[in-house]
Amino acid sequence: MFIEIDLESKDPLYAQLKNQIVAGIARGDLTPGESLPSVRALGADLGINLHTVNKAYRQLEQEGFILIQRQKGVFIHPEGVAPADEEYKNLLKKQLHPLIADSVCRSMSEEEFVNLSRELFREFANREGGE
Amino acid sequence: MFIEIDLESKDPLYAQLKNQIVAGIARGDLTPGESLPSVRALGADLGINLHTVNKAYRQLEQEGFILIQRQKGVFIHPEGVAPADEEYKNLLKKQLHPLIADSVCRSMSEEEFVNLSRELFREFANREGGE
DNA sequence: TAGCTGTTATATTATATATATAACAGAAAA
DNA sequence: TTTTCTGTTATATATATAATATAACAGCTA
Repeated sequence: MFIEIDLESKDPLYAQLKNQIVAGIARGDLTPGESLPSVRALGADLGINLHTVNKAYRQLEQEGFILIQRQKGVFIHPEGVAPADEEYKNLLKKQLHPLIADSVCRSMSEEEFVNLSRELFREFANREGGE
Repeated sequence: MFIEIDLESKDPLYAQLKNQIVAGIARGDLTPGESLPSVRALGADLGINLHTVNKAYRQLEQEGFILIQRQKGVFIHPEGVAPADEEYKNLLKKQLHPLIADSVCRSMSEEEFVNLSRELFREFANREGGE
C-alpha cells in the first residue's frame, strides 16, 4: 500500500485516509474492481484503529468511490465514479470560494491561480477517463 | 454588516465569520483601515458569543488580514494583506490537491475546473489591487 | 466618572476524533 | 464441519475542538 498517514497532522486520520484513496483512484493506481485491504488489515498496516479505517470506508462508499460487501470485502467501485453533477459542482464551488477569496486578498492573479491548478492536474494526467 | 451566519452549517461559526470577512476584503466591501465592530457588538448582532467572534478576529490578525488594538478596536489591515509567498502557495496547493483529485475521479476536465475557478474569481473582479 | 475596548480566567456543555474490547452473522476456505 | 475472515454493532474511554456563560481587569475616551 502506498498510503501514508501523518499522526502529527491537524487533519483527522480518517480524512487523510479518504484523501489518499481518492488520490490513488485519480492517479490510476487504484482501478475499478480492485480490492482494498480489510478494515483490520489496513488498520494494522497503518498502525491505526479499525474503526478509523471503517469510518473512512463508509464515507467513501456513500460518496460513490468504493463498494462495501458485507462478508466479501471492499472494492474500488467497478462502474467507476459517477461523473460530477450540478450538486457536486455546487459543493465544489462552495469549497473553492474561500480559497479564492483568500488568494485575491493576497494579490494572486487569476492566471497564477489557474496555473497552480493546472500544475496539480498534471499529477493525474495519465490513465483515468471516467466513462 | 453584510455578514450572515448559518447556525445549521457543519462549518464552525468562527470559520464562517473568518471566511465572510476575508470575502468582504476580497470583494472590496471592506477597505484598508476600515474599522470592524467590537467583539461584543458583532457577537450581539449575529446572536453568537463574544468569544467566538474574538477567536475569528485573533486568527484573522495572525494571518495578516486585520489589526487589533487593545483599547481602540479592530481594523482591516491599513497596509493591505501581504502578497502570497511560497509558504502560502504551498498551503494553497495542499488545500487544492484533494479537491482536484476528487474532481478528476468525477471525470471533470481541467478546463471545466479552470472555468469554474474563473467564474468564482469574477465575484472579486472590481476593486482590490493588493497593497 | 462612566462607558467602551480587547483580554484573561473559569466553568460547563456538546460534538468530533480516536482508541480499546468484545461480540455477532454470514461468507469462504481448510 | 470447523476455522478464519469479512463488515457490523455495541460499549466505554480519552482527548480535543467548538460554543456558551459569567465575571473581572486594564486602559483609552468622552
